[in-house]
Amino acid sequence: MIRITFPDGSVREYEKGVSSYDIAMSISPRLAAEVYAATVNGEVRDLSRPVESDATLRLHKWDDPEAKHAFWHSSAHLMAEALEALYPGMKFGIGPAIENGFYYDVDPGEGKVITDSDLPLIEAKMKELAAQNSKIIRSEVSKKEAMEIFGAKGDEYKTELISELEDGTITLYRQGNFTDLCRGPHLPDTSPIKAIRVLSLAGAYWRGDEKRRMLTRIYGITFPKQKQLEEYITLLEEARKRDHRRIGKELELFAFSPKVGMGLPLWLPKGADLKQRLIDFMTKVLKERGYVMVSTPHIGNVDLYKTSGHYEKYGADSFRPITTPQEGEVFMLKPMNCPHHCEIYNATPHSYKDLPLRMAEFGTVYRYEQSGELHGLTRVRSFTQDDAHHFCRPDQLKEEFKSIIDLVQYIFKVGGFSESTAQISLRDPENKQKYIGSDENWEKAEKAIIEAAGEKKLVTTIAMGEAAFYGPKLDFMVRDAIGRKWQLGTIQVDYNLPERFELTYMGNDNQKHQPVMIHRAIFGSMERFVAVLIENTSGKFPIWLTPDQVVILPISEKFNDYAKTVFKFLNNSDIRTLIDDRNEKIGKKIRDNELKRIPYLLVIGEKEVESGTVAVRRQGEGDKGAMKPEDFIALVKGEVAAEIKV
RNA sequence: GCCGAUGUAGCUCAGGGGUAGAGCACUUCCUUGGUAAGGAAGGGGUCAUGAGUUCAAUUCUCAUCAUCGGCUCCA
Repeated sequence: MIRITFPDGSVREYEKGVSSYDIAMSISPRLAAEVYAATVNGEVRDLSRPVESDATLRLHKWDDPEAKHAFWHSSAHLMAEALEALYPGMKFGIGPAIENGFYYDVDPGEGKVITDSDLPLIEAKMKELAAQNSKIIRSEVSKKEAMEIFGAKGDEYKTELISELEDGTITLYRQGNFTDLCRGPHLPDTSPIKAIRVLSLAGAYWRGDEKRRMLTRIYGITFPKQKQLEEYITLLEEARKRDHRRIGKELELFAFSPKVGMGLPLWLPKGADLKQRLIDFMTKVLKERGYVMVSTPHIGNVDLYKTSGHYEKYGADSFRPITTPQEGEVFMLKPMNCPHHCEIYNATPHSYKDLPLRMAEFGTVYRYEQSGELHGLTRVRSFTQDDAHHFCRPDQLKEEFKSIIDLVQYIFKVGGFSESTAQISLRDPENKQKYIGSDENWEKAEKAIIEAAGEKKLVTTIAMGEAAFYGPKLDFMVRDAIGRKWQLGTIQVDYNLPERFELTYMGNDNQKHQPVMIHRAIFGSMERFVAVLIENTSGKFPIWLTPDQVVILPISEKFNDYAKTVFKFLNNSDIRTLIDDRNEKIGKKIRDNELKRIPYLLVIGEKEVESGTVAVRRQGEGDKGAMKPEDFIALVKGEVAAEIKV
């Protein structure tokens, strides 16, 4: 007998070799039906795997990530089984569970393609196979056996993976006629997979290496219940409605033109107004916090970027150099503001008493992003950073860094980004040639970030190899409507540019010293911030940003959805009166039968301002017909609170 | 840049070898104080661009441009 300890501390005895599934059954059959994986002694395992000794046990129901992971991983295998049945000779790469669902990377073979029209076929086959309730069977094999099995199939992707595994650690999972190399864990059988949707196709490089073959990645998602699938699909559709590209068009905030060029956003009047409000707000906050504003040109001599190291690193992938009538004179469209700011620093002498110097600029930069990477306002080729550089003494570094964390948190709170995540991006220790600067400087910089984040009690993840080439950074990420993560705020510690630009200050010892530089952006870029702001608010911007935004939601359920989609972002001058019963002048001009009364709720930002009834003109002199959105816009009396106190 | 898809009226989209349709929006008129009002009439598209096949192409082929979903990249 063995002793099993449950999360609540209770202990039960079972026969040696009992499976987690049987244990669940012993508690209740209903529990067993809802459990998809188990954590045994801290290791997530198949439910069907025997437990051989005393152990702690947690059973995972659907709401646990471990359960979803096993469920979707098994679903990926199911999809592979369907693919193998439908397209004999198909080769398989990897097929993991992901945050929402799963995918499988496959190679359909030379000259063959999978297209969108195949997706329903795959889905149907998966349903057919799932209904067979095949057992999913785990087996341990030697490296040699594994190589023989997949070698015989000619599956070079699997054999490549196996060749890198250690003998004795290789496991296979089989269901029906399909066997896959896999670590698990999996469901005991395919029967719980009831609701299936094959979502989309994409290309993906084998092992993420753009020099290697591109495989076809097939995405799917599954659920135990059909209703859950329907809810998920609805959620996706709702999210798509919040897409900033869609709302930006509806609200006439920004546009793109092929004639101007891809990735070069055009700010329409209302969008430019919104952007300017953000800049004004940020400028005010920065001045309160001791920043000075500077301004620099959109181009710089190529030597500037050679000094900074950017030219060597990115020169080949940038917009081409600008030449002049002067032989040998070359400029670059500025891809970042830092080198310019360094030269501003160098323009005047500095005393230790003057530091820290906080230098800020809303600087527009140009980067030649790969065409396929462009995405609405979140990834563009021309964007305006709310950039700043702190030049400080080494002893001030940590406090400066912490003060910027405060600023980021303040702005995100005001902007309503409650769900941002923080990531510390460090140098890849295996790949040091990607970075400039001495080990000593890197160690100091990384230590400063980790400590500052720790002292601010920031919850962070650490990403190795994600650092900028000149220094480590702390990034603040926010998700967009469809769950993609975007970096907004970033704080970077840099010992290298001060060295390269020979920045100095006079210390109290009357000797020259080198300052430390902190690069930082809070919004990240105006473009990306506006994009994420739109998606977070569905275009209903916070009051402090849009004191003029007026939304009237007539109190009628049927009308509500419509009204929500037509709210407008308006300037005061644009606010057209309605024919308010308070407005006798206009009222007199209109015949009684041209008026209609509608109950309404006036909403400004998130705040209900007033409700009542309003008479609207349906048609008549100068009117453009019935029920234009503007007809529902009432005049707001007086100023609306211009700022939220946080 | 790579893989796949898409590109038809302001918007959402249908169609299909013989030079185009719907809903919403827009214009005009009529009707109507009941919750995105109803009715009638009307304006608007060289069907992304270029070339090829054909008696004939918006519809087929190819190329280009742009967009979308991913991959790679992201100072």
